[in-house]
Amino acid sequence: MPAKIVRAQIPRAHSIVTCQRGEQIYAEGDATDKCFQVSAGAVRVSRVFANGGRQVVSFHLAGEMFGFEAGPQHRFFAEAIAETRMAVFERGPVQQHLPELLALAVDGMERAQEHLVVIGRQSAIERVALFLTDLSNRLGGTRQLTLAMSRQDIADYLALTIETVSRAITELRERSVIALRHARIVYIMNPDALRSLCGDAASPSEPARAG
Amino acid sequence: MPAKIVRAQIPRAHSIVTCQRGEQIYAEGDATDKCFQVSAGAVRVSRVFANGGRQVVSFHLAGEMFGFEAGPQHRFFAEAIAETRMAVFERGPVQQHLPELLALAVDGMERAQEHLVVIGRQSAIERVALFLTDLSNRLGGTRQLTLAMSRQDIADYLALTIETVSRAITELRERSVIALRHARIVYIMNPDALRSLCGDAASPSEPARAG
DNA sequence: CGGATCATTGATGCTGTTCAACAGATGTGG
DNA sequence: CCACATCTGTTGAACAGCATCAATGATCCG
Repeated sequence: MPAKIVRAQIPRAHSIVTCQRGEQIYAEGDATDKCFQVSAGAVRVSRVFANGGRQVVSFHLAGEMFGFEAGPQHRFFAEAIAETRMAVFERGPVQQHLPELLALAVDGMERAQEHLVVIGRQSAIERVALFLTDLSNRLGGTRQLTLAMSRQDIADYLALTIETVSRAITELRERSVIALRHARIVYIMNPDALRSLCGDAASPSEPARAG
Repeated sequence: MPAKIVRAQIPRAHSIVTCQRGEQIYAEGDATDKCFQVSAGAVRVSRVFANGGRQVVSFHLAGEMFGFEAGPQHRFFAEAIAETRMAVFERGPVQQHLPELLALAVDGMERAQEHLVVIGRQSAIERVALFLTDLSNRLGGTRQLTLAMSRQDIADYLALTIETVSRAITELRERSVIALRHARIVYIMNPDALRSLCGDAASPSEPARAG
């Protein structure tokens, strides 16, 4: 998974907003008139199905942009999964910054394609190992991760069930690859072992990006 | 799945090339100095793993563009799966057409995200039904589909095995939803039934786009 | 402390994979 | 034109991994 998520500096942030944990940022069908940059907290972008199921398409952490879509209406939901502060960019002014928009779209495409490969071809434990590795990279390479998201969020992101995620984490713990100070605080004891558990799909083209 | 695949007319096609069935168009690691528009035939974009596994990210039919990627090197393989004629666009000149590139990137992102949802949340028969529906739409809504791709290609696209794809097709046939004149020639006998088999993930936000 | 939410663990079953054999189509040479 | 080889697709049986159902444990917050 690419650690890079576009952090382009688009000028003219119109405002800064703060969302509480669980608060909706936009809904499916809402106008795509803004995009956002997280300054603190974390955001979940997902689709919800009639039967209650959910597919999380992406998480966005501090520094990362999201909310850019092609059509006039959003095709996904975005919610804060922790108390989150964001810069808001109005679409009108932003459209004069085509190169930045292009970078955003391309990054979104690449991440979706990598995620596709993971969900299509990796086992449960590989997905979880990859998830933790990616998160560690995006947090700047820390070995201690504080998960902003619940097990249910992780499950919906990795296309698994909450129980399977839990069992995978337990197995990583039993193998001493990670340790849990808390259900939401993961310490990566053996980064090499974790990486080797990620399997083939971990960006074979990329030379083990340092994070 | 969105039927729309960008067919933007970018001027200055530098050349027209023809590829034989099975011929490689670009490889992982190749320079991303061109992009392509299929004029006849079909193209498969995929990633190949060390263990021989493969994930097909997209197919591209007549009129559709592909090959646009962010970095300097391709992250996937592109191959012709039938005799294919394509217009080639050099990257340099094309970069003056930012709006068109943006449309390409956004379309790629959306398709990858929709594909993600399908692979993450749909059963085998739902995936196959959706695949056939999407293909029919992209071919202009024909009820008779000539599949350019093999069962293996379909399996790698839908993240299933060839056997499971075969069984799903057999079941659709036994339910009289489709008929096979030939393994590669599918006739959609009951489009409504086929659509209803696609399940939730079939673009809930889109009002059943006609194709 | 007590209730609610979140996470872990266990037992069982289903879906899709794997391994294996067969069938149909395509192509080649005698 | 038919025998033979090859490639592609279908079908069957057994298995594995993950989901499901159910219960227990941990954490948070009043």
